[in-house]
Amino acid sequence: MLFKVLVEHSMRLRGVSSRNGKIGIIKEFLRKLTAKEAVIGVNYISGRIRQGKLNIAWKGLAELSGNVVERARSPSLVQVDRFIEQADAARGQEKIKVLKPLFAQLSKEEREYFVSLIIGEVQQGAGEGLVKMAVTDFFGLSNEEMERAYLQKPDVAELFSLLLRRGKRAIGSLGIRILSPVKPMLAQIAKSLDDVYLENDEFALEHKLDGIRIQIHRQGDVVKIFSRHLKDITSHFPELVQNAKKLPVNRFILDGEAIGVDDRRRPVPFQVLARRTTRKKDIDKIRHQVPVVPQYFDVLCADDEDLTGKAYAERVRILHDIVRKKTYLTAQKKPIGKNDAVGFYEQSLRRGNEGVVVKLLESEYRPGKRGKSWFKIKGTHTIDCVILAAEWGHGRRRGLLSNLHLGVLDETRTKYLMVGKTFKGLTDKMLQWLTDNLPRHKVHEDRWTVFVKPVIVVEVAFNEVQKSPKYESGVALRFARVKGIREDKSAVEINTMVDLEKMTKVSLRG
DNA sequence: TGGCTCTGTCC
DNA sequence: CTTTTGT
DNA sequence: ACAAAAGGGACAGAGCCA
Repeated sequence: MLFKVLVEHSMRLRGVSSRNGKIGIIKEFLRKLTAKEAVIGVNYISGRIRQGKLNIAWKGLAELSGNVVERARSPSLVQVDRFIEQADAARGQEKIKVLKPLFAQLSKEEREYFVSLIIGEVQQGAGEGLVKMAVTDFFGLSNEEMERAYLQKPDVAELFSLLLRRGKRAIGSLGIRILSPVKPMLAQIAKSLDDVYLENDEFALEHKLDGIRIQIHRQGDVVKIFSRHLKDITSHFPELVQNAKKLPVNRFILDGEAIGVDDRRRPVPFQVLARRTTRKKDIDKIRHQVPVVPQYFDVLCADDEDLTGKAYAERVRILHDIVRKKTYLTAQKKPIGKNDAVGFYEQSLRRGNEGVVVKLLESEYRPGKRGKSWFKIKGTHTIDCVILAAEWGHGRRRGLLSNLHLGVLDETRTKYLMVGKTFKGLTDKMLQWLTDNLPRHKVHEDRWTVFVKPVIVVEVAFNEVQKSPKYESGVALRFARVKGIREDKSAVEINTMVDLEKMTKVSLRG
């Protein structure tokens, strides 16, 4: 297949809004793929490359896009893949050099598509999710069959290739397997405990810890740890590997959270733990500076038995049999009445955790699903901020002022200090209002940003304050989102750094 | 060597 | 990670 | 219910340059 055929299908996807329409287009595309192109093509139509990330993105590719078009003659998918393969192997500027001859062959549309593919921002209203549905449909599989196959091989491109070569029977025997990562189950957001209480009776609560999701596999002496996005992070956490090897069961898959702890075993801020997320050098040093402890909360597999179909309550019993040590288990409780539940939630927050997760006792483990059996409830703060600037949006927000720079008053109430940005929580209507009204207060602007006099007030929710190395205030709001535009409030009435310090009980500044 | 920019990976 | 929008 | 697309923050590592 020629690269331009792929680009044509992507354009068509962009032009269709219905999901069934998109699936139809993807199926047409799949039909045109040869066995050799299968993995490459399915990755591309999902908006990804099989090599993952190249360490070049929009900045690095920008200079290539500027090049003069010579003679566009669309390369094949396999040829494109070979260029990417070379770029992946190269270092530094060499990566760009390697791609130059490819760019010389590409038309304008193909270049733009290629860039979006490399940086992972193909915007066609279809991603791996829809491609998965299309593949299911293409081979006449039931959803169950696909889900079971996806359990063992959470990679649609690989599955498509397998099905193309060997047919349906190739996935018949697939299922959960130790040392092969499984998409972790996710929790749905709930506003409060009341929401959950209205609908469900039979559940337990767990402390929600602010750490890194870990899935630990053990097969005898071999231990592997996978992240939420199924990256192999085994080498980052040697203490967790050791811990897993000491457990009295030889073969298992455990689900949990790795948390950083201080010398009194209290959780450290996520920011501190983050030092270990991509750390490669001096692991021996960092593991003592920021020690990590596992907090397991589920088991997917024990002694080669797949437990995902068993009830949560039963799985937890099995988990507690494997991990005897209480300090390595996530605090859990079956509340007796609502007051009890609220007490547990507040206790969790007092201990420096994010909140609680509510889990239905009878629920199965549904890999990769954000189902209606796990609900997370996180502690939230709300303040009033002033808008200091707004950046022009992209994609469906093109032409609208979108990303807001937020400020609060300093302790003397004379100066506004920036504490972060947000684009979340804004409805189309609010975006339009901001675009209509903010420019009236413009002080100056550049290509991306309109800076305004601090007059428009917004109510902002956030979960935590972080120490910021880049903002003058020394502080950044974590997960900031707009709750509403406060046309009734003036900029002198907004919150201050002191308010922030009080409500989060974190000492800001130094 | 130290500082800068860019990138990827956690949340 | 959170939120809105659309099917 | 599900998928996609709007983009936020901190960190470490890779490269580059003075």
